[in-house]
Amino acid sequence: MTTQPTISDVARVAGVSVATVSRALRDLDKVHPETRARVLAAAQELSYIGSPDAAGLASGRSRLIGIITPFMSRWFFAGIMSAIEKVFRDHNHHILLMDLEEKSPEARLSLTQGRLFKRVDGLIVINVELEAAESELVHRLDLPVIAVGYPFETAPRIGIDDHGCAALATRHLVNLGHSAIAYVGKARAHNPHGRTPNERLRGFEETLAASSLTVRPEWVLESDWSVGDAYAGATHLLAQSQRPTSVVCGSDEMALGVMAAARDAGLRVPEDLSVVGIDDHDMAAVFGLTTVRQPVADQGRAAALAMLGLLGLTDVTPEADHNFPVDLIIRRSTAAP
Amino acid sequence: MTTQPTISDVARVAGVSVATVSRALRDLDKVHPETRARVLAAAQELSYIGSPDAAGLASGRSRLIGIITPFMSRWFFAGIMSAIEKVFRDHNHHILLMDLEEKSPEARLSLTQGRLFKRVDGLIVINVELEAAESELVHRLDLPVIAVGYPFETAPRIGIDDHGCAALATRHLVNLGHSAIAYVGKARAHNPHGRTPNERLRGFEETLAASSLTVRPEWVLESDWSVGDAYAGATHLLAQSQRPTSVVCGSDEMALGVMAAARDAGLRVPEDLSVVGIDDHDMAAVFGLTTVRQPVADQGRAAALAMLGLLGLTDVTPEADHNFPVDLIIRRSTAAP
DNA sequence: TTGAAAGCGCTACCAG
DNA sequence: CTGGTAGCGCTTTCAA
Repeated sequence: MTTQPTISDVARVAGVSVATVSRALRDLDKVHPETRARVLAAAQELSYIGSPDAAGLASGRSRLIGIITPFMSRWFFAGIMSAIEKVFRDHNHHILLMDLEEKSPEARLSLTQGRLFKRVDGLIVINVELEAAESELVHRLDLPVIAVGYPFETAPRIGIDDHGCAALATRHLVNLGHSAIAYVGKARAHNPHGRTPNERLRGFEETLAASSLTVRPEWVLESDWSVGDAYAGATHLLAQSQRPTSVVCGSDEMALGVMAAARDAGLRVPEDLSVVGIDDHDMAAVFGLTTVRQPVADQGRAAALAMLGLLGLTDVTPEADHNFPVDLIIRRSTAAP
Repeated sequence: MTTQPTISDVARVAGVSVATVSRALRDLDKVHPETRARVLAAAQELSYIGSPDAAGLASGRSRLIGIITPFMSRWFFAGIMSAIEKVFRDHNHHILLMDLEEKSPEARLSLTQGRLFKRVDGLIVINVELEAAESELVHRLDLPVIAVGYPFETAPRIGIDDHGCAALATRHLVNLGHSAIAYVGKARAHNPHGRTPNERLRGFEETLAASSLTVRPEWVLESDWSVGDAYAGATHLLAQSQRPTSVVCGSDEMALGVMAAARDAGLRVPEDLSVVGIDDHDMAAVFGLTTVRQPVADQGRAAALAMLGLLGLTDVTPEADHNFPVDLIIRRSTAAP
C-alpha cells in the first residue's frame, strides 16, 4: 500500500506552511487567493484527502452524527434516514447508524455503545426512548440531540401530531356515518417506543367520545404494528358475529393487513368494511387505501437542519417542538356504511 | 462542559503508565492480571471512554465500515443493513451509511465522498456499480471491499443466483400449465444497478425458451421496480385484448402492484391471472403471494463476516463468490390457467 | 510485564 | 495574510 499524502506533502509542493494549507483547504478567511489556488493545485496533484481522524482529534469535532432508531426495516425509518443523510452529506458530515431493533437494554449500553456516543458530534434519536444510562451518557458527553417523534427530555423535537392524525382518520369515518368503528394498533405491553401508538389510540378514543360514540374494548386490537399481526387480529375480529363497519389503523402497513384479511373473509372494501390508515406508505396509493399522510422526508430534513443549528453550523435555532402538518388522503377504501 | 477523562487520567488513578492502560483496556497479552484489574477499576471509576479519533489516528484503523447502497428505502436494503450492523456491533465496529439514491455521478465523488472513503476501514457495496473514479479511490486507499449482489472487480461477492430465482419462478408457472406468461421488471435504460434486473429477466427468458415457449416482447414490461410503476404497467397490459394468463415479477413489490392492478381490472388472482414474485417481502405472506424467498439477513451477516475476515479480525477467508440458496414459496397467487 | 517516548496528521493559537 | 509550534489522546516500538 502506497503511503497516503499528508498535509505536509501538500505544504511542501505548494511551498507554504501546513497552517496555510489547512486554512486554504477549509476555505477559511485570510488566505490570499493566489496562495489558495496554489494549495488547491498541489492538493489536486497529490490527490490529497485529509485524515478525518486527525482533524477530529485536533478540532474536537468528528463531523459524524449518530442516528439511533428501532425497527429500521420499517418504512418510516428508511425514508427519514435517507433524507437525513442527504442534508448532512451536503454539509460534509457523515451518518453513523445505530439500529436498536431487537436490542435488550443490557446489550445496548455496551462498550461499543459508549464509543459510539463518544464518536459523534450529535445524536438524532428517532422514536425511541433512551434509557437512563444512555441519557446519562449523553449528558456526560454534552451531546446535542434532536428527537424525532418520541421526545427526549428538553431536546428539540420534530414530528407530527399523532393524536391529531388518528383523530382525523376517525372523524372521516364518523362523518361518513360510521358508528361501529374498530381500531387496530394498540401497543402491546413493553413496547419500546410506545408513544406514537398510545397517542394515536388516544386520538381515536377521544374522537369517538367527542362524537358520543362508545369505544368497544373488544374492537380495539393490539398489534406489534406488522402486516402479519394486523392481518391475524383482523381475521379474528371479522369472524365474530358482531363486527364493525369500519376500522382505523395505526399505520398503513396494518391497514393493508386488515384489507387483506377482509378480502380473505369474503368482505368487500369499502362496501362491507371501510379501512383507513395513517402514514401514506408507498403501497397505500396502489391499494386505494384512504390514509393520513405524514411528510417523512420533511421530518428528516428538519431534524438534520435542526442538528446543524445546534452544532452552530447554520444560523437556525431549532424550535422546541415542531409538528409537521398531515393530510387526509381519501381513496377507495372508505365509504358510507 | 466538563472535560472528558483521558487515558492519562486513568493511568494516574491506576498508578501505571498510559502504555499499560492502553494494553489492559484492549485485552492485549502481557499484562499482569492484577494490573489489569487495577486499570479496569480506574477506568470504571472515571467512566472513561477512549477517544476513537485518537485511537484511529494512532493505529491507522478507524473501526468504521462504510456501506454504500442505492435505494435505501427499498425493503431489501433495510433488512440487510440491519443484519450487517448487528455483526459489526458485536465486533466493536460502527457503520457509516452512504445512500446513493438519486445521486448523480458528479454529486457522488465529492470531497465528502473522498473523506467518507478515507474514513473507513472497509467498504460493503450493496447492489451498485461503483464508478471509475470511485473504484480508483478504493484502490488508492487500498480499501478492502465486499460486494453484495452486484460484483465489484475481484472482491468477494455475496448474493443469490438471480438468474436461478427467475427461472424457478417461471418454471413453476410453466409446470402449472401456463404458456402465456408476461414479465414485469425489465430495467429501464441507465438503471444504476441493473445487474439483478437483467439476470432475472434472462432467467425468465431462458426458462421460457427451454420450455419451447416464446417470449412476447410486448409482454415484457419495463419498470423502475416500484409498486406504482408495476401497477401502471400491469393495468395497461391487462387492458389489451390479448392478455397473459400469468406473470412473473422481478420483485414482490412489483408483484403486489400487479395483483392490485389485476383486481382493479376485475380479474381474479389466481383464477384469471397467476402472479409470482421474488424476494418474500414482509407483505407477501399476507397477500398470499407465491414467491421465491431470498435470505436477506443471511446475506447481510455473511457480508459482514467476510469483511471481518478481510480485515484480519476473524480467521475466515471469504469465498470469491457465494450464492445463498433460495426457495419457492407456493401460496395462493398461482394456479393452473 | 511495564515504562518512556516518538509519532499519527491535523487544528488553532500566537507571532510576525 | 502567513508561519511556527504546541498539543489533541492514543498506539506502538524500544528499552528496561
